[in-house]
Formats: sequence, C-alpha cells, structure tokens
Amino acid sequence: MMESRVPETYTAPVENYLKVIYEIERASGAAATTDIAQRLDIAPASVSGMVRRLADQGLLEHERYRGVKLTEEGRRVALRTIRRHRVIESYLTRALGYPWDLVHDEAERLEHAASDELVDRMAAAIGEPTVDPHGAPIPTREGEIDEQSYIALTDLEPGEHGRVVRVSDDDAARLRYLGELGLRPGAAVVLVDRAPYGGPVTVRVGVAKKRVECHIGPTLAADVLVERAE
Amino acid sequence: MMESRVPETYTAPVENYLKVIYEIERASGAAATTDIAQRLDIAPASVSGMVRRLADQGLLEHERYRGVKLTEEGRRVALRTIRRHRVIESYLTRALGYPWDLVHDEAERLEHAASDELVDRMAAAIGEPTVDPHGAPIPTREGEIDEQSYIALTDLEPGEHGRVVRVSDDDAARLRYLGELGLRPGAAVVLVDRAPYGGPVTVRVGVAKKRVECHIGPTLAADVLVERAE
DNA sequence: AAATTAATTTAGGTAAGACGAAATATTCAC
DNA sequence: GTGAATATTTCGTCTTACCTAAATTAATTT
Repeated sequence: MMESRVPETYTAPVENYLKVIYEIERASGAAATTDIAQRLDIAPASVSGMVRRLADQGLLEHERYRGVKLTEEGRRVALRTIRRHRVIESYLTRALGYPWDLVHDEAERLEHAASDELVDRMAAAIGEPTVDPHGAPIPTREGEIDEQSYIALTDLEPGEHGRVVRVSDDDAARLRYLGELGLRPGAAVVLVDRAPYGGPVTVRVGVAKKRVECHIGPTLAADVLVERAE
Repeated sequence: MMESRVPETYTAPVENYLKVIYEIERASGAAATTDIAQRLDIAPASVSGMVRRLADQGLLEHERYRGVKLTEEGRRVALRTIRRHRVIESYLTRALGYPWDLVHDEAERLEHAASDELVDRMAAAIGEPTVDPHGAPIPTREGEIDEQSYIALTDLEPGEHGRVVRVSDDDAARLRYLGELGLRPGAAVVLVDRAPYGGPVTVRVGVAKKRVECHIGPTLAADVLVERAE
C-alpha cells in the first residue's frame, strides 16, 4: 500500500482520467465511479481499479461508495493537461488555420506528447489567449483557471438578448453545424421562442441586417452557453 | 502465421524500429539484428522478436541470419515517420523559435502523435522546406526523398574549401557546441589541417573578417557533412 | 574443424489497463 | 423499516505490446 514516487510524466489514460474527474468534480462536487466510467466509455469495474491506483499515487482521494476528489497534485496534473489541450486547440486554429471542428481530436493526441516548453511557446506565439476556440477558459501556467458559470441558451427568456460565450467541443459534426448557424463564441443572439415539451428553440443569430433565424433542438441548445446582454 | 490486417496507425516503438531499419538499410544494404539492437539500445533477442512481428505484418522481409529489408509498405511508414520528425523539427525552429539543439527530443515524441494533416499544415506554413534544421532531407508527402551522399569534414584535403550541408542531430550537447563554433548547415569552411593518429582537425569557419579557427576531434568532425566549394 | 561471432528460440517477465461476474453497500420508494 | 433498485467494489482473468537472459543454433573466420 506504499505510495509510489511521483513521476513527472503520466500516461495518456491517467491524464484522461484526471481531466474528466476534474470536470465532474467541478460540476457536482465529487466524481462518482459511474460518471467517470460513462464519460470515458469504460466499464465501472475498470474505473474502480484505476481509481485505486491513482489514489495510491496520491493523485486523488477516494471514499468508498462516495466518489473521488482530486488532491492538490491531481488537480495540478489535470489543469496542466487541460491547459495543454486548450492551448493546442487555440494554436491550431489561430496559427495554422485549422477549422474549429477538427482541433479537438488533434489536441486530444498532442496533449499527451507536447512538453510544457512547447505549450508555452505556442501560447506566447498567439498572444497568451485566455479562452480556446470553443470559449473554454485556458488555465495559466501556474494552474489558475477562471471558471465561470454561464447560463444555457435555453435559459434565456423569449425576447432576451444574449451573447454566446462557449459551446461544447467534443463532437465535430455538431460543431460544424453550430458553425454554419453562426453560433460561435462572441455571436449575438436573441431568443425568439421556446417550444414546450422538449420542442426546439427559435433563435436569431447575428447583428443588424445579417440576422438569421434558426430552430435548434433543446439538447443542442443546452450545450450553447451564453451571457445576457443589454 | 497468417498476416494481420494493416492498421493505419502504428505504435511508437514500431515506428522507431522502421525508422532505424530504413537508415541502416540505406547505409549498408540490409539491416542486421545487432545493428538495430545497438541503435535502439535494446537486446538483440528483443529485436529478433519484434522483427518477426513486423514481418508478419508485412512491413519487412526477413532472411534468417541475413538481416531485414523493408517492404514497400514498411518503407512508406518509415518515410512518413521521418517526414513527420523533420517537418516538426523545422517548424519548431522556424515558427516557434526553438533552439536547434532542443527540437530533436520534442519531435521524437510528437512524430508519433501528429496527424498527416497537421504535418502538412506545418510544412505549408513555413514554405515547404526540403531540409530540416540539421540539413537532413525531408521526404515529400508522397514518400520521395532526396538522399545525397556527402563527404565528411574529415575528408577535405588541407587547404580545401567546403560548405556544411548536414550535421547529426541526436545529441543536444554536441549540437550546442557545433552551434557555438558556427558549424551549421550553410556555413563556409576551410580545412586547415588534419593531425594524424586520430588527432583533431583544424578548421576555419565563416567568411571574410569573421572567420574563426577551431580544433575539433575527429569523431565529431566525421559527423559534419560538407560539400566541396570553389 | 575448431573457435568466434551473430542470430534465434525458449521461456518468462512486466507494465498498464481493461473486463465480466459475483458480492457488497447505499439509496429510494413506499 | 423493509425490500427493490442502483451503485460500487472485489475477484479472478485477459490482452496488448513490449522486453529480457540463457541456451541453442547457424554462419563465418582462420
């Protein structure tokens, strides 16, 4: 049961566990085995096993049947990985002209291979961005992150104005679709109508003459985060 | 003994085997087990095992006790990996200001994670370079490579002029040293003297007033490739 | 033909992670 | 509070993908 020494380099699966645990913990206070399993598309039994190993390495604390919480070190590693991912995504779009629906998969692989040196140089080269192309905040080199809670598009009242601040980044096809509609971070929106019973929401996107009206399903709309405007 | 299907993605060790087999084969016609083992710092027995697996996958042909040769497919994979490595090295120096002694290690990791798409975008962004920062030729997207045989610095006759075309890239400290001396690809040199019995060579590096004279060991000098000039 | 060198086979080990099934704990509904 | 449903863990195994030492066999040298 002895604690192993801390390596400064972790395997890709370990980094991925820590990433999703960080996200779940932030959203719900503690990460349950099943949630982790579902997000990683892995059997719950496998998660139990890995969780034990991560706990042995001092990356998280585990209360049986109560979920896990990252330790200081675990949080550090998670945020470093998230920073890598988001800096890489930003760099690919801004410096290499990648379309925003492709950067996620590429970053998903590179984040485990890129050195801190490289990530820092990338960040510097594009002016130390604070959010990635999907509006997600980028942790600093020191591991600070500006996590804000935004409301979903579906939370706007009919007639209310808003501005898109963030969209979820993990599905390329959905992203492409959102892009076609103009629903990217920064876009001005007006919620026109919400159909009841799980119906679509009607939104006007864009400013002035170039406004476009569209109808999108509630699931998709819930993944578009906005802030209220004027 | 059935041939497995060909995956389009290979593990890092496999790509590394193919890379060094390509290099050895180019230099000596066929790659012997011991040579591969030595270059990869691995026991010969392990090489025998891996060679069998690679042969089963159709990446190389193996005549027992006679060494291996890459198949068309093996060569394709090797050259793709080499292209990745060298494009990444070039990109890191030219676009991100990496010092030339650090790019090798970074590229060594990234080459196994970067997609063709990314590598092609990097190449395009810096104007489709044909050689990497150490003067090594970069294979094209189609797998063609312009392999030229150059002479070593030690092969110049005293008094002869030359131009550095390539240096070996795998040792950061040596590269830093060569850099300090100005011995980078493109540098003009004059061989002043070769001391006998494994002694140092004396070289004048640079042009006109800025010439510097230096003495370097024969091992190092043998890794500096040049072409004769004027 | 013996000695040397090179390569291969054998048998086994490791690391890292995954899984299904069974057992156990917790929570929920009433 | 009890039983059902759900969540979690443990157990015993498996896989992949590599690596190794020691012993054996083949090729080469002289």
